[in-house]
Amino acid sequence: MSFFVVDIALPVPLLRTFDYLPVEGDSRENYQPGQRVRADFGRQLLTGIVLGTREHTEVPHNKLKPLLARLDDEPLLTHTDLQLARWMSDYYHHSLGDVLEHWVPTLLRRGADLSEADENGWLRLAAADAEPALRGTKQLALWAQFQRQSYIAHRHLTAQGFSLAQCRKLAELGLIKEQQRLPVPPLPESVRPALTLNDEQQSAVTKVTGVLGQFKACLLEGVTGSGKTEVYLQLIDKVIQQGKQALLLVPEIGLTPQTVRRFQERFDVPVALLHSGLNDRERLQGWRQAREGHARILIGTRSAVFTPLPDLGLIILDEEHDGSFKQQDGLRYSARDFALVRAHQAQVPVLLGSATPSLETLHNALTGKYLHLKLTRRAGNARPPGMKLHSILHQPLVHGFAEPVLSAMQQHLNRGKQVLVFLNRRGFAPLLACKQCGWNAECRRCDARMTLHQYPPHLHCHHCDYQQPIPSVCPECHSPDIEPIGQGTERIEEQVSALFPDTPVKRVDRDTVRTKQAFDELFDEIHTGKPCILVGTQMLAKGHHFPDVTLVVILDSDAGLFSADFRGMEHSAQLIKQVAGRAGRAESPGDVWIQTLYADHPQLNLLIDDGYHALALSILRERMDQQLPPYSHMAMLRSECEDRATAQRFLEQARHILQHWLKQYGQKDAPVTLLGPVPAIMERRNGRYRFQLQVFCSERKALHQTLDAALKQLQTLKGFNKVRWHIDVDPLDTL
DNA sequence: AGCACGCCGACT
DNA sequence: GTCGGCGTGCTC
Repeated sequence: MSFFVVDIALPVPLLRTFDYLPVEGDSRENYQPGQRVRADFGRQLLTGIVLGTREHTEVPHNKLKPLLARLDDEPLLTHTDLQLARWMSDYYHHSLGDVLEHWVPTLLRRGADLSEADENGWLRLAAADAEPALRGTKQLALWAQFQRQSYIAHRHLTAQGFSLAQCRKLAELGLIKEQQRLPVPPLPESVRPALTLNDEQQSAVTKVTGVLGQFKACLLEGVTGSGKTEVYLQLIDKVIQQGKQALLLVPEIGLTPQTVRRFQERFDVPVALLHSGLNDRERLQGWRQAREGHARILIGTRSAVFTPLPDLGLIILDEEHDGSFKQQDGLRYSARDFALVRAHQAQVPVLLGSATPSLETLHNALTGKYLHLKLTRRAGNARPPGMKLHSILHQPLVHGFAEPVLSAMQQHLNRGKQVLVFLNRRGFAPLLACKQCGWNAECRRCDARMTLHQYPPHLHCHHCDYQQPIPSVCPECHSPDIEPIGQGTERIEEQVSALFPDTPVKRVDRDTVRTKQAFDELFDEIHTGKPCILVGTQMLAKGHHFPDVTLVVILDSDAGLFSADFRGMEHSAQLIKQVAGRAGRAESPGDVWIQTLYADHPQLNLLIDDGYHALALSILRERMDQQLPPYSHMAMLRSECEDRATAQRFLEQARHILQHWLKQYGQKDAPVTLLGPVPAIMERRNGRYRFQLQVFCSERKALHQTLDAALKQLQTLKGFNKVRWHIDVDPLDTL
């Protein structure tokens, strides 16, 4: 037998792969790229993915170990999966083995068999119209179930009160037999008809339909309420009719039961879901349903973008501007950007939808790189909500509200409507301060103030989760004169309750709706339409519509106007638009009042008067002047360490390495510029000092070459074992 | 990332 | 004399 080694990727943060000898007795034909193998690695046992076999290896033969086992006969991952994983590994400068972890559900990573997604059930053997001589009424009822369905999962039967004994009885008579099978999502009882499209929607559907079967990126820029979802539904319908699968990616909190129901009730095909609420087994089931083609539609959050789909025909990414599409730790990938790569690979269109597209996407649409589809009208030709800025400069405030705002709230309540108060700050007050000496409660681990919470009473740092009791006197000067400054949702809830004693007030933030159930119950209550005041954080801003809300009050939009982050204004505008879009229904659009100290702020006025698109163009001009993304590409090196000097020194070394490399190999036509190292805006967090070094370049290729070279050297640096660091390609925030 | 090896300080 | 601190190096 001829000598060969198996090249495998292992889930370790090393930027290389490893050669192993085959399992004893295996021939070269036994190994195919994409199989899982068990490997003895150092002193640990790991599951790796086969990349290929070779006759030669650089590794000294005495170092080679044999693989312990092959876990798959047939490859788990396709050539395409491996290609895409390679792209991701290169692009994000992350180990291929770690990247591949994202392709394989947890259970399979631990070496489980695909069949662990199967569930016990019963398969009908006799003809559906057979009339067996059954005595028990229960047995007859059970048979009636099988007359309607040829396969039923055992847990469905027990849920309906049938027993194992009854099933066995039918099996004895040869009517059914026990069978394990991958559960397939149930079909709807009836299918809802499509809605009639207006000309803009129709044009969007027609244009995307026209590019099915080829790669094309499309931006669907549609104002809130313009019917983006109906466009998605009709496109998915076309894709299904062509025998293809559709992938719908939604933000983390966008996967509401209402959304899912809307998709499930529309199609006569199985729909699979993949989101964070599932356990490992359910994830494996969804993954297999998609991979084996049983599910024709897959709806999921960020990580669903990796799911193998053999008949992929279209990718839709809803709310494409949403930050939750970017992973913020480990492999810092963007599901949106990867969706484009995937669509290109599969030669299918990708549709990015948003009322407030990110400037990167908008730029691509404006330059003609993406197909730009617009929905400018709300359904039923309803007017958009009327937005107005209300200056609170030198104005008396009642519990944080301007008088005219309060009377507007009263008017809407009098009309039997609901009011939404938006404040992106949890807790009772963002600050607890001493009136005598000026002390205020700071987190001992972060450069941040502790937020005062009253329910239950404690001080809480939102950056590191540190909690402590509320002092009764000032720890500095022992004065009892300490008081909360500013307002959070808890306090607003309390004050609004006092101002409107006859109206129920509901607070919606992470502290009140901890579970999904609590969330659903609250929303059911709100949807009864009874007058009430909703006080909430951005949890209120996403996904849900509140048809009976006719007034939205935005209390603290100012925070985002002067952010240190270059995307601060963009994100602020997106949030304001999202919150505003919650209000009203077609026939009765809402009012949106924005309280601000900066009623003259030019960009805020641009947003209010001319809309998001106009503001976006203005911000894009600034970005061009400053050569910021999307006019340049960016990567960020971050370091953190308990010792401030060490964290800083690490990035200074990194800068030296980069500069040295650039001097030697840098290209004049694609200059790479470095900014930093500088301390992060919140310099100390969770007890660690944080620094960052930004790397810019107009050419993606040059940027990646530079990072690659630097990374290799950075890994060999000594004396930084306590420093945690990473590279973030296309970082979302620079704070 | 793990995990072990190895070389210096405070204990029975 | 050893237990254990964590800095360094290696993993096919």
